[in-house]
Amino acid sequence: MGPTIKDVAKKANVSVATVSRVLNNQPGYSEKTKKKVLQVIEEMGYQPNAIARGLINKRTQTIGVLFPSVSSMFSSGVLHGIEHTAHERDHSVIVCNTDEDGKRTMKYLQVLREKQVDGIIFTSEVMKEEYYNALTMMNIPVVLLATSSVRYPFPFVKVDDKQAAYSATEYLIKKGHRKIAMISGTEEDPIAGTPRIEGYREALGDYGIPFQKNLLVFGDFGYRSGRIAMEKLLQTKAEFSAVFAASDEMAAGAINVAYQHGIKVPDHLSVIGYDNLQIAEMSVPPLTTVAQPLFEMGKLAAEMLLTMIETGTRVESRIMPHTIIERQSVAQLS
Amino acid sequence: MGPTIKDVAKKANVSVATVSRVLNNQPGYSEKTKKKVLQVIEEMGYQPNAIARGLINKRTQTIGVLFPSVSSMFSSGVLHGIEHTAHERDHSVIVCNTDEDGKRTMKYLQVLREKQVDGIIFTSEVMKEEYYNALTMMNIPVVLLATSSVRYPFPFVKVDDKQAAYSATEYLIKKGHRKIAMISGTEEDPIAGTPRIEGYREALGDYGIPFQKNLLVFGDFGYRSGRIAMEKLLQTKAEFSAVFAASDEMAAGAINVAYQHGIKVPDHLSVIGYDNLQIAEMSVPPLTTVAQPLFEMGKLAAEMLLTMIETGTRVESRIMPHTIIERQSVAQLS
DNA sequence: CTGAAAGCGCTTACAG
DNA sequence: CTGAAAGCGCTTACAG
Repeated sequence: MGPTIKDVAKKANVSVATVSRVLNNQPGYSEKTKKKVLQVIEEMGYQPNAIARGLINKRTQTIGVLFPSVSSMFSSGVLHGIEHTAHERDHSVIVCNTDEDGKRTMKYLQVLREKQVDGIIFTSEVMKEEYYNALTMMNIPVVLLATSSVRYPFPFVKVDDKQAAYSATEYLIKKGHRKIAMISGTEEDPIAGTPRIEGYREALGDYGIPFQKNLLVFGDFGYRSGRIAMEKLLQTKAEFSAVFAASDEMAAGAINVAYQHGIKVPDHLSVIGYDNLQIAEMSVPPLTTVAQPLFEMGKLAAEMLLTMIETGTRVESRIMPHTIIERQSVAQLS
Repeated sequence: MGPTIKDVAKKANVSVATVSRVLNNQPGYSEKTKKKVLQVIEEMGYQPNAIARGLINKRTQTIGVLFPSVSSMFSSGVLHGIEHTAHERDHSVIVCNTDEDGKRTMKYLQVLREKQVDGIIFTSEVMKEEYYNALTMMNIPVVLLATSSVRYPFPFVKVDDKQAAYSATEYLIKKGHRKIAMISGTEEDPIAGTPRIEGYREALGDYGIPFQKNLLVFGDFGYRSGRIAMEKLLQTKAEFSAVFAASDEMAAGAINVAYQHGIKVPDHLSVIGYDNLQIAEMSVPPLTTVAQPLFEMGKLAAEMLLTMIETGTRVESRIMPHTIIERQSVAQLS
């Protein structure tokens, strides 16, 4: 490999301690030796070995991030934010794709522990006891992103899912819709499932619209499931002028199926999504949706984590604001 | 932190050497001591410290991946593949977002060097001399992904861009189109720019269709630029029944603009894309496109890299097959 | 089959 | 202002 601190010490006629000091901007050397040392570092193209450094400092300057699926557009968005602030604050990020698989997740937790990461961001999935135990064993800061947990006291950053779903539904109502279907995500999901359904039902209730069981249909947040859910909705022959999909991908699936059935969006049917992924803008018609600020959420989660790492303090959870992005998939009903 | 090898050695009444041996499945101990050691490890919840291990083994079991933009759908796809095989073969991946910025890229190269990664995958961008120098200084395996370089001898994995563009254009021609516009990516891009234009022109030529300068328009591969390019095409008043976009995102932009102008795809205008991102399927209408096998490309690049790392040998570059995915955005002209 | 010791490349008291 | 030495948690000849 390249030259070590020893090599530069020798060449500069100083001790490794001195080289280390100038490297780390610590006091304890003359301007002259500093210059000399810097010069031979330059000459030899010396780069410190972060591994050796990590061993002694007990800090690796790297964090681990767990995603259910790195390749989802949702993950991309938050990863971008995380990477952004991690880099800004001199940390690297190791990505882990759990595939929503318990064993795989545990394996990653073990790897991250062995690799001595300084902290972990756990995204989108529900925190299981098994994970919690492994995480606390590691004794490093953890922040939850786009998920939360009442039982396990990790700080989190997320949107208020119920409130956001309420907003989406209310938006539709204020546009004059009263027959509003919902394509929900996974029914049992305590983060992105149940709360969004609650928000939907509560908005309906607040505006005196009776909840209709056959207008609520389930998917798994993915595109395909959105298609299937829409087909189901169509088959019930129930009337509805609008649908609220609990993810943009499912909204895209719904729009696609509508298109194939000759149902025009928004003329015959209004659709509002959830997330504001890149596809929302690219959709035909452009999709109105309730936006989660993914990039900012990633940034904030990383900031919180790094603050915990650097100060050793605990940090407050944060609810991020959601906003309705109006595009062209929702019609005003007269 | 947790217990060290010393702690388990003490508790098991053996030397650290012995513990190390059973940990690494090396010979040199009785079945009995092995059992004992394993038991103590279990009891204490001992996990080896990969950093200490890395320092001595000169292997960190981690690779670095550079992306112009981690959050692009293109990057997501390949990252997924990379992560998949890296994990399978016991390596972690550090992601780096270069923002297509030279300084930032150099900074990352330095970080990856300091962190002693075992190898690097460099994606999508053109290899500059500066990068090449830094990379060779590191003296570790490198593979190029979705890019290549004649001047710098790194193995690469990519699609044959010219041929793929030829196929897309030919597909349109065989569908009866003769007035075919192209929305190209960045004109000067030697990887995804020029070659795709050449493929387009060559196909035109081979089928006796004259190239029309005003039917070739430029974007930067992104969605917005696809919109602008489409507007430009429309303004020229030139006739065309089909457009070949050099990226799915630009194709999505084109379709969206067409929609806004009341031009129906594929009835009035056929569109073929390039990449086969997730949006291609979700598009309305679903987008016919020439597919790059992103996940497989990521997998293969990682496999090649790990092979180089593990065997110390050089590996052959690979051209991946492209395929036309027929969906519903191209009409057959009678 | 087993252990003592050196060493990986650093940082940090400690002593001068 | 500067250096010798110990130590971070491992692995690996070497010797027995």
